Amino acid sequence: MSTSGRGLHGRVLETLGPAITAGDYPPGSVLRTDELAQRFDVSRSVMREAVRVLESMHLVESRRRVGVTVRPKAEWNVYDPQVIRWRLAGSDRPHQLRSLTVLRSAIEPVAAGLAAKHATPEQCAELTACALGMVANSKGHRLEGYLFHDIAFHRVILNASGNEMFARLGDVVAEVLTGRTRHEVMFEDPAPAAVTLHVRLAEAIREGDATHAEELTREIAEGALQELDILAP
Amino acid sequence: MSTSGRGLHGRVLETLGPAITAGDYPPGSVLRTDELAQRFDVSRSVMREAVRVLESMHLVESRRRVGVTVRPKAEWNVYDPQVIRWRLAGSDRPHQLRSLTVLRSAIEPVAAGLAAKHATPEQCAELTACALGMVANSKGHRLEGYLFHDIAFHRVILNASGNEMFARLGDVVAEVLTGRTRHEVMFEDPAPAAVTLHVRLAEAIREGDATHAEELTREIAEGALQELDILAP
DNA sequence: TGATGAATAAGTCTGACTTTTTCTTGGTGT
DNA sequence: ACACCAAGAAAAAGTCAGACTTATTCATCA
Repeated sequence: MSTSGRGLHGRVLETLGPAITAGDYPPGSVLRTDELAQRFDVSRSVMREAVRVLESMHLVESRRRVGVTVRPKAEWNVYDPQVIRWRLAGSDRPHQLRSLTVLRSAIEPVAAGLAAKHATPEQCAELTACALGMVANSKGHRLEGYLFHDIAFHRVILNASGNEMFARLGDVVAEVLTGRTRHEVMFEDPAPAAVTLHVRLAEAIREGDATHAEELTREIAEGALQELDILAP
Repeated sequence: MSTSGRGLHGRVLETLGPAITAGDYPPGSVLRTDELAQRFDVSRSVMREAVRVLESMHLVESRRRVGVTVRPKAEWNVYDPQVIRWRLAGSDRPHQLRSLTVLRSAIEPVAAGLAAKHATPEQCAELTACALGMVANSKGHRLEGYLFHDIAFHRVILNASGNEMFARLGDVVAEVLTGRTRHEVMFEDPAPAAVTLHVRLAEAIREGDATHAEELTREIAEGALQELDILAP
């Protein structure tokens, strides 16, 4: 579950964060700490802590005698998992999903190529198990089971790449896949072609074939992008 | 300069953040807010705000009756620009620089391909101007001038990609390029081949040739990676 | 073994005070 | 009458200290 909700300041963030990322307060809007503290019925110290967190995400800027001003979207720390969750929960979810999928299409092929070189036998085994799980859940509306193995599959590859920047995108990929399955229109079983590609990708990595792994991942990413175009052209 | 230093809590972060990211406190280490407040000679409220920021970066976790525990590196928000700066300033700078360069090698080719499709005439003009500036500063130890145009060049491409996730990596690229020029061994003029590639890349984007732009960027990235291998094989 | 209670450190609240920045006001000079 | 600058007032964040609350852990005892 989300890291928030722990402590009063976390509960404030749970409503203030989504409100800001949703654009309820246009850039340049000025909030006052005291007023916010009253509105959320918390002490100033708690509200100050919440503001500090928002500030560290570059969502707002706190200046003396002025107040807490909302920063333009272009300055937000959009890689912050918390910010990503807030935005995915908001109204520009489709736009956000597209941005993230494009990001995936850039990262994952390279990560898969590296994984083919660096994956340990254990990681290869887990990858094959995940692919097997995807196959087993690919028919008969077993979307939850499919999703579970799909997430695990991509996470193993990102971790096996040996690059910590790639590895930390595992959560993002999980959010994207979950969002696609649960919130978007996805009543049908996954495309058989996608399932096959995952199986073949697991093979390629196990065999250490980097260029093939990269190519297969590009095809998977291409499919994900086309899926978005079908939903919102 | 950095966004920190504003306020007492910022000054605390300026020394506590680098200390944690440098690994001075191994994962699982327990800090106590009161003790830290004493050590930094600030009030508890200020220290609490600092801890909240560290917590939002997933560097630490604060739990009742236990204290503030340092999280394992694998959980840090490594995309937070502040965390990136702290780590680049620390001792694992080479490792960090390599991770980020690999990230660049994945992102920038795709970004360049998108830029070829979406760049506005103004962006194309600026890109050409940047390439020109690079050429003009490519000989005679004018490294600062070269760096300036190099950063601007890559930033324009990332912005022109039209993807906000890519666009926000402009600062990261700037840090990497700055680090390479200033802190690594780089007394010589840039490789002529690299300069030529940038000029051709600007042309390709202006002409809307996505696949060519992507290919040229891959070559540039390849050069950057080889440069790292030469420095630390 | 499992429940009870004490110890502990974070969490919360309040109120007073300080500091920085901005706006206003008033005076000066042309 | 107008531009301009300096002094002061006002506003909001920033800081601090102290008292109190609460959840969690650990030790003790039935």
